[in-house]
Amino acid sequence: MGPKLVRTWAQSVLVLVRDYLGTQRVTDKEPKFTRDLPESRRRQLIEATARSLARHGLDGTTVRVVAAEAGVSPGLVRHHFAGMHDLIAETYRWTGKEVEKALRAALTAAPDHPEAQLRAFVDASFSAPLLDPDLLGVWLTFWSLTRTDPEIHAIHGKVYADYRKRLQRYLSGIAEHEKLDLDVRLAALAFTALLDGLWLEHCLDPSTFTAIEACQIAHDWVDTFKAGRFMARAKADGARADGAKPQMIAVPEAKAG
Amino acid sequence: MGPKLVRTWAQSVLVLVRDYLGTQRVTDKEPKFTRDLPESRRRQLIEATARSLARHGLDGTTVRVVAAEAGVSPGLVRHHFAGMHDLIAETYRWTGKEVEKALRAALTAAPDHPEAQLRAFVDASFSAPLLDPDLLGVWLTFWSLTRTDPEIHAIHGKVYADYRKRLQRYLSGIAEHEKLDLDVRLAALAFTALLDGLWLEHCLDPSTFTAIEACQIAHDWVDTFKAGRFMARAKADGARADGAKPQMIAVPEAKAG
DNA sequence: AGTCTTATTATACGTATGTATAATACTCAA
DNA sequence: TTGAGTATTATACATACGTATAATAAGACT
Repeated sequence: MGPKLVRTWAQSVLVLVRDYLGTQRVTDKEPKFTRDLPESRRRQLIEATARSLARHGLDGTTVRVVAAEAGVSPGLVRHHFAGMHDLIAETYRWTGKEVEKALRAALTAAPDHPEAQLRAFVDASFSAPLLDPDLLGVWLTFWSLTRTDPEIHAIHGKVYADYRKRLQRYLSGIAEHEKLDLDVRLAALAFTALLDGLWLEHCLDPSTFTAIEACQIAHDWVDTFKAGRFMARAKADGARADGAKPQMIAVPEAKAG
Repeated sequence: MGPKLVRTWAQSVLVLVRDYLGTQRVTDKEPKFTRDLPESRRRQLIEATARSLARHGLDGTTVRVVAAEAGVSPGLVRHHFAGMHDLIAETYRWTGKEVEKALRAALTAAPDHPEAQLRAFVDASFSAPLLDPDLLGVWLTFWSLTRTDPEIHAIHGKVYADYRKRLQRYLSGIAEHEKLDLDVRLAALAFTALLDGLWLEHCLDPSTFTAIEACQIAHDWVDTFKAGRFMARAKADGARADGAKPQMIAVPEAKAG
């Protein structure tokens, strides 16, 4: 009780000093902080979280780091979000929408034709702002969380379903125009994997190959698809009934080296 | 001083009790723990770390969790490794070697012929033990660390260089046999990306497509490569000098839908 | 059986985390 | 200008982390 009184007294002194300084500040018209609408502040915190995930990874992204990145006090995070986990999930949703937005911008600039749209999609995938190691950093943490967190897993499912659906729409448009008879779903899976793989590996280590080479490879795949060469052999084989084991080739000659 | 004496006395009692229980145990011939060679214990801890990374992610993988997973006390981790960071790095090296080992096993069973080896490589990539969501979980944490940790980045560079080099060897073997004149390096990049993308996306969400479909797609790519259709158009165009912008197609007709 | 080495455990310490609560002060409306 | 509402800060707290140190005991060798 004694110590508490002393502390209260000390606190009172501090309050007086602070009030004095505050008065000084008022004359300077310099508020200690500025208010903001919840919606705006939430977006700022989400963007700060994305930057932190890119730079410091998931375990380096703490309440205090995010708050510092956003230039606010740590307590504000809990005021606008249910918790750290909620913030991460919201950042996933936001990042997904940002990517979607960047793609839409690139696609509206291209002619409204399936192949042109697909080509524009490829070019956009391998240039800024999509070809960004920081974006990969954010995406990697989400992929990690997908494996354990049901909520993140659900978000992932939706984001990727939309992604593949769009590619499949373009591919079926091309297939229709070129009068191709092939499994468009399988083609979309293959092309998605190719794009993702190129994007992933370039962002992981940009010194391995250039963005232009990635574009060349992707466009070449589209060429092959247009030429009706995708899964041509599988079609020639007809409906193969063996679903258990993958095909094994007949060895033309033993010992090559 | 008083409290300390008391505590010392209490500790003495505990020691007596422990000794008594220990004596009891001795009669039962049941040691409190078993010793092990450092090399063996290190491997146990590394494997425990891999399991933890797969199940709980990087931030869920702590000294205490790993120790519990390995069935030892937390202190033992620091006795065998310089620290948590060291343990993670060693786990990366070990995992890389395990993958290498699994691939070698699959390849030695296949005929010693470039195409057969490549086909076996594909099949092995999309079946156990390589097609494992847990393995992806481990790999994702390493990819995340690659972006910030120089040591992990170096390990990554070596692992991936070996990986691509092996694929390129097979591809150039096939190219030589089929008398193809193409950019083998670019082909290896494309095929690596396709395999990685398929592997990544299947492990992230196995419900999207089956391992057999992944195999079909990959084998189809090899078919296309064998037929000399890889980058055929780029070759037909000759040496294109424009390196700045990716190619943009000529639109056959405006408005498709 | 006794002794030595060291693998292993036990315990403690400082720090950083997420969350909770109270105090503060900015902004708008009256 | 004053008052109310609440965005924002400040502070506190329990917990979990990585690491350091000392104590313990298992196993091998004489």
